[in-house]
Amino acid sequence: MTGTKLVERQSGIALWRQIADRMRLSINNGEFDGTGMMPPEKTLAERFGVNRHTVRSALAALADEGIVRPLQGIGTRIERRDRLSFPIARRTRFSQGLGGQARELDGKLIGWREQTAGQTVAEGLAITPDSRCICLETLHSADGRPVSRATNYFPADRFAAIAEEYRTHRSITKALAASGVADYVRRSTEISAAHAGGEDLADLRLSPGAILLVTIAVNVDMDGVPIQYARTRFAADRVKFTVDT
Amino acid sequence: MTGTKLVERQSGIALWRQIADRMRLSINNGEFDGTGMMPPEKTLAERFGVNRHTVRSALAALADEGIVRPLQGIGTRIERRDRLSFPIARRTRFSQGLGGQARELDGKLIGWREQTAGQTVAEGLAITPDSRCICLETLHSADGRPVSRATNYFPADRFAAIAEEYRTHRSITKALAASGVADYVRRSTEISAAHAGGEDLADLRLSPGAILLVTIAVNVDMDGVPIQYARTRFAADRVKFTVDT
DNA sequence: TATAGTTATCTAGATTAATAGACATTTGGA
DNA sequence: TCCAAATGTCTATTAATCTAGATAACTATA
Repeated sequence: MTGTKLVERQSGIALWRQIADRMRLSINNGEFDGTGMMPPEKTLAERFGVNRHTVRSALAALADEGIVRPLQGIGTRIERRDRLSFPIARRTRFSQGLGGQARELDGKLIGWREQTAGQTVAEGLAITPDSRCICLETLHSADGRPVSRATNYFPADRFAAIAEEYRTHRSITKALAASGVADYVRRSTEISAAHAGGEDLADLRLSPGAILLVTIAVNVDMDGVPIQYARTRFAADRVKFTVDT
Repeated sequence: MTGTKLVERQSGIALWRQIADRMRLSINNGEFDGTGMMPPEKTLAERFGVNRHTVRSALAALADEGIVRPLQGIGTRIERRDRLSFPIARRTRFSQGLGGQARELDGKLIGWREQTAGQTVAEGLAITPDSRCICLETLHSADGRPVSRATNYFPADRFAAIAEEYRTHRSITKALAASGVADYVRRSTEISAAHAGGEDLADLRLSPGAILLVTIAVNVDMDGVPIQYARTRFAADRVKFTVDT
């Protein structure tokens, strides 16, 4: 908080990107809430110790993300500041626990395939590595804005029709219910972070260099049998996790 | 996993840094475990679709972090691949739950001050915003390698000597015990991610652009009274969190 | 010892990022 | 209406990044 070095030169990260990332965080933390406007470009340039053009590049990136909107003659308005809060608990579900935070939640099936489980997934699902499983690639949005992208694995013998169910119901919970799983609980959740890349970048509409929060979760049915292994990538500037113990 | 776009040009992130970040992740995921060596520079350059010099810049950055060591005539050896796993639970403590993962753990007091709580901290500690509290800046290392940096707040009336106790015991748990708190539990943990900057960058010996996992935690004594509000920044490439529910 | 494979170093040029300054355009208010 | 303050656009220059190619130095092995 004190003596904050604002930008690092020759770091391999362009100044405009460092500044854009910092400003996005500031906005999400509500630091400019008084007026709903960004400080003038000239002020920002002085504050970050860079040229005004560099600040403009950063603001252009944020405008591209729809976070700010420049208004000639007036200033730069903040359009959106939000970070959804996801509770992580025994009964974690994507579409719940967001009470009032978003008006609409949606899950979209962007691909699926049947394959052998492989070492890692097999351990999570407590099956043999050569067992067949169904793999669903899903994309989740809040109020039309992509929030996370997940790769879900289900045992093929038990959930042969899971892809079709998900496409219909647009929710894992409902798709599982339609497949005969009335209820389930979260057994374990592992959380890490990484830079976004590849398809995640495009699908989540992130700018390169953005951060992902990655969860690896195992859900079990009420008999304790694993039914779902999921690797979910959240856009870190749009979410936070809360763990109540 | 399929059709992975490897590097993004004109993204504001230098190619060598994107490649360094990807290779660090690969190393930590144990992808080159067979030989303990990186693939030759020529191979990496082809794989990433860049010039060999660009790959060399990335490898130089990793060598600087002590992750790889170039050996002329032989190749580039992987020196270290580790990501500590921190369990997050009701009884979360930094210095425990790492059984066998590191030989030595250490907490260092890098600064402290007395101040008024302020809005956010006051809410966590359930006190009034103008109450006095002690603020400790601490740095935590595993096997001599910095892992996290924390800002800890304690109510001043109850823990006047906490700074001195921490300096002596180098552990929050022991410092609290010396201040009359025999036991305590974690009430809530909030997890988010951000780019590292400022003092965190230097103290955690990170290269700019690195990711932090940020936890905001509240600990309470056995009567349920909040005793500690902590904001901890973990070097994301060195840790992961596990939440068992 | 000879050779193949690897990292180390050097030069040169092209592309991208950042700085500097001037001026145009738009808006709101005195 | 006029002015101050803000964003928009343009040119020019410097610094950082990336590519390209050649060659040296080192290591292990046949």
